[in-house]
Amino acid sequence: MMSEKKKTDRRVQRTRQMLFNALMELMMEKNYADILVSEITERANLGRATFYLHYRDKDDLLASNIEAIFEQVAERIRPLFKQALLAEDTVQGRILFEEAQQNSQLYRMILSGQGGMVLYNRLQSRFAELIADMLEKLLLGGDSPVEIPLLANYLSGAILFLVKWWLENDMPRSPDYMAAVMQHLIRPGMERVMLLDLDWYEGVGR
Amino acid sequence: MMSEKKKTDRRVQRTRQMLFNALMELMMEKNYADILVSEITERANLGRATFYLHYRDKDDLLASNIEAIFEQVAERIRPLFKQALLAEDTVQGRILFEEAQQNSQLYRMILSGQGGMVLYNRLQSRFAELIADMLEKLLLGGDSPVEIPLLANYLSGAILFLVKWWLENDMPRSPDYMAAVMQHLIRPGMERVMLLDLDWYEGVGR
Amino acid sequence: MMSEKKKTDRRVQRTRQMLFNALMELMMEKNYADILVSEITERANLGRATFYLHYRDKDDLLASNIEAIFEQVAERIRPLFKQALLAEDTVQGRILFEEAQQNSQLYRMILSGQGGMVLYNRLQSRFAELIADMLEKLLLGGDSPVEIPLLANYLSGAILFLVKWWLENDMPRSPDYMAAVMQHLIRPGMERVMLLDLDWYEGVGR
Amino acid sequence: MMSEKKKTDRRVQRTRQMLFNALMELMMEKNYADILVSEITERANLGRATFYLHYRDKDDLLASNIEAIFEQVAERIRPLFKQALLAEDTVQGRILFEEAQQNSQLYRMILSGQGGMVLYNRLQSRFAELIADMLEKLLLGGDSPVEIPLLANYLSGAILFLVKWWLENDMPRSPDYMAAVMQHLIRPGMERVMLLDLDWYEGVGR
DNA sequence: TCCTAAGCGAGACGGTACGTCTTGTCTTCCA
DNA sequence: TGGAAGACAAGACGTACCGTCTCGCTTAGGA
Repeated sequence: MMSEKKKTDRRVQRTRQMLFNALMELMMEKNYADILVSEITERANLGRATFYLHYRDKDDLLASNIEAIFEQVAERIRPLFKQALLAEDTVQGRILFEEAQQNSQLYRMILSGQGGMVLYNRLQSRFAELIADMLEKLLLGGDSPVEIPLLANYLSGAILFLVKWWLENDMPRSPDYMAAVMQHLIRPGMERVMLLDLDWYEGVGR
Repeated sequence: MMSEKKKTDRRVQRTRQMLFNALMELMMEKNYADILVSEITERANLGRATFYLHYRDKDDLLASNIEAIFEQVAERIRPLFKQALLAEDTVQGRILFEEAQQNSQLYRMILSGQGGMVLYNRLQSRFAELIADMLEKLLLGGDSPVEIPLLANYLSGAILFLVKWWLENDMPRSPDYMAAVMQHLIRPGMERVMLLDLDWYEGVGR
Repeated sequence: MMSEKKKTDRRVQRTRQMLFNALMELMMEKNYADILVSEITERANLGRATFYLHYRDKDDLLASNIEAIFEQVAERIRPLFKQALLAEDTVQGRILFEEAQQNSQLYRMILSGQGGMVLYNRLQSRFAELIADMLEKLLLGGDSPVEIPLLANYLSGAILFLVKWWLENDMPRSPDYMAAVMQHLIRPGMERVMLLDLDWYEGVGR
Repeated sequence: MMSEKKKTDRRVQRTRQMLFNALMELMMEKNYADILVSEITERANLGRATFYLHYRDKDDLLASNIEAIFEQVAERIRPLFKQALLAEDTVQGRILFEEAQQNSQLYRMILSGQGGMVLYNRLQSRFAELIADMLEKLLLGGDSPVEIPLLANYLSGAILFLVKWWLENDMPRSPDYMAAVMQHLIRPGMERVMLLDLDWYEGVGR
C-alpha cells in the first residue's frame, strides 16, 4: 500500500536527521563558518555526495532544519510568557533561566554567535515574535500606547542579553536570582509605558 | 634625512587606509562573509599581493581597524552617557538616536549582522563597557546592590535592540520619541534595582 | 520442463539485446567514450540498475557482444577472400567495397575510431586473422617465403585504410574502381613476395 | 626590457613541459583513458589546480602538445621518404624501421592505441600527409593516374600496420629484413598503378 | 488458480574524479 | 623599498557518473 513510500521516506528522514545532528554537534565545537561539509558527512557516517543529494549547501541544511529547532524552543518557552513578565512573582522568569541552564550549550552557542548570524538573527526575531504575541494577548484587544514591536524588541534584547551574559559567565547566579533581577529591571518600565496617556505624545513629536 | 622614512610611512598608512575603506564600503553592500580579498584590493586599486603585505587575512584587516572605528564611535557616544540613563530629561537619549540616524548605514550594517559576528560582538561588548564605566562613575565608589556587568549587559541589550529595530524599520519615529520611550522603559527599573536592600537577597538564594 | 528456463532466457536475451542495440545506436551518434550508462538504459527503456544486472560496465556490454558482431561481419566477408586478392578479376574486391557501402555507417564508425580503440583493434585483428586463414589455404600446406602474419597484417592495413579513406570521403569512387586500384596495388607485390627464393634471404640478414 | 617577460615565459614553459612529460610517461604505462589529472600533476610535482591554469582538461594538454610531437617525428621521418618507397635499394626503408626501433616504446604506445584514438588518428593522418607530399614531389607536376590521397592512405596503412605488427611482436626480424619485404610488397604495385593508362579507366566505371 | 521466484524500476547511497574557486605564498620586476 | 603582476600549492566546493544495494511491483511458470 503506502508502506513502500514510507520506508523510503523514513530512510531519507533518518539520513537528513543524521546530517543535521552532525552539524549541531559541530556547531557546539567550532564556528559555523569553519565547519566543512566533509566534516558533517564524516561525522554522520555518510558520503559527501549524499549530502548534496539532500541539501544545496551548508546553509541550506541549517535553514531547512532551523525552523523545526525553533519550533521546539518556542514550544518550551511559550508557556513561560503567559504571565512571566508582568506577574508579581518570578516563577515564570525562573523557569526561563532554568530552561537556558538545561540547554546551556545550545543557547550559548547560538547567542554567542558561534552558530552564525543567520541562527542568531532567527532566534532573536523568533523570540521577539513570541513576546509580541504575548503582549497582544495581555492587551485583550485594547490599544497599547506604544507600538508592540518596539516593546517586543526592547524586551527580547533585554532578556536575551541577560541570558547571554549569564551563560557566557558560566551562570554565576541562581536562576531565581536572575529572574528576580530581571523582573525588577523590566516590570516597572513596562508598567510605566502601558499607562502613558495621550497627553504625553504631544511633547515628543511622535 | 628622515623625510624619506616619513614618506614611506605615509604611503603605507595610505595603502592600509584604502584597504580598510574598501572593506567598509563592501560591508555596506554585502555580507562580510561573502567579501573576497580580491574584491577589496580591486576596489582599493591595489594588487592582491599587496594586501598580504599588510594583513594576514580579511579578519586581520577588520580586527586591526575595528578598535579605531569603535574608538571614534565611543568618543561620540561616551558624553551621551554622562547622565543619559538616569536623567530626568531625555536630551542625552535623543542625541544617541540622532547619532544613530546620522550614521545609520554603519550602525544598521553592524547591528543587523552584515558585518559578521566579530564586528557585532565587538560593538556589543564595547557598548557594555562604556555603560559599565558610566555606572561606576555614577556610584562614586558606592556599592551597587546588583553587579554592574549584569546591569551593563541588560542596558546594552535593551538599547541596542531598540536602535536596531528602529534602523531596520527605517526610523519610523523621531529620535525624541524613541528617547522618551527608552527613558520610560529603562529608568524605573534601574531606580528600583539601585534601591534594593540586602533583605531582598535572602529571598532569592543568591 | 525446460520451457521455464527458456522463457526466462528469452526475456533476459531481449533485455540484453535492447541494451546492446541502444549502445550501437549511440555509437553511431557520438564517441564511445562519451556515452553514459544512463544514456544506454534510457534509450533501451530500462532502469539503470538493470544494466548492472547483466554487465559489469560499458566495456563489458561491448565486449560481450562484439564477437557476435564480428562473426556476422566475418561471415559476410570470408567468402570474398576465397580468391579475392590473387584472382585475375576484381569481382571479389568489388563485393568487399559493396559490403562496406551497404553498412557504411557501421564500418565508418568503427574504422574512424568512434567506437573506441577496443572495437577498432578487434576489427583489425579479426580481419588479419581472416586474411591469414585465407593465405594458409592458398598455400595448401606449402611454405610461404615470408611469414603469414606479417603478410596478413600488411594486407589488413592496406585494405582497411583504403576502405577507411573511401568511407570518410563519402565514397567518391565506385566499388569497381576501388577494387581495381586495390588489385593493382596489392597483387604484384604479393606475387613477387610469394616467389622469393632462399637466395634472397642471405642478403638481408634475416 | 623584455627579460621580464622572458623569465615568466620560461617558467610557464617549464611547467607545461613538465605536465606534458608526465603525461607521456604515464601513457607508456597505462591507457590514456585511465590516466587521471591528479596522476599527471603528481608525477610533474605540481598542484592539481596548476594544471587547470594551463589546460582545460587532459585532452587539451595532449592536443596542445601533439603537433609539436608530430613535428619532431615528421622531421625525423621526412628525409626517409625522399626515395624510400620507389628506390631500388632498401636503405631508406631500413632507416624507417631503425627509427621505429629506437623509439619503439613511443610508436608502440601510439600504434597499439594506448594513447587513445585522437593520438592514433593524428599520427595516421600526419603520416599520410607526409607520404602525399612525397608522392607529389616524385611526380614533378605530372599527373597521377590515381588520386594521390588514395595512394597515400594505402601506403600509410600498409607501412604503419607493418611497423605495428613488428613492434607488437617485439621486433622478431631485423630492420633490413622488414625493409626488404616492405619494398617487395609495395613497389611492384605502385609501379603498376603509376603506369596505368586512360584506356584502363573505361572498364571500371570511374 | 494461486504462489512463487525471477526480472525489473526506482532511487538512496558511497565513492571517485572532475573542473572551479579562493586563499596565502612566493618570485620577479618596476618606479 | 613598496607595490604590481601573476605563477603556484593547497584544499573546499558543488557536480557528474559510477557501481552497489534494498525494496516492492510485476509476471510467467509450476504447484
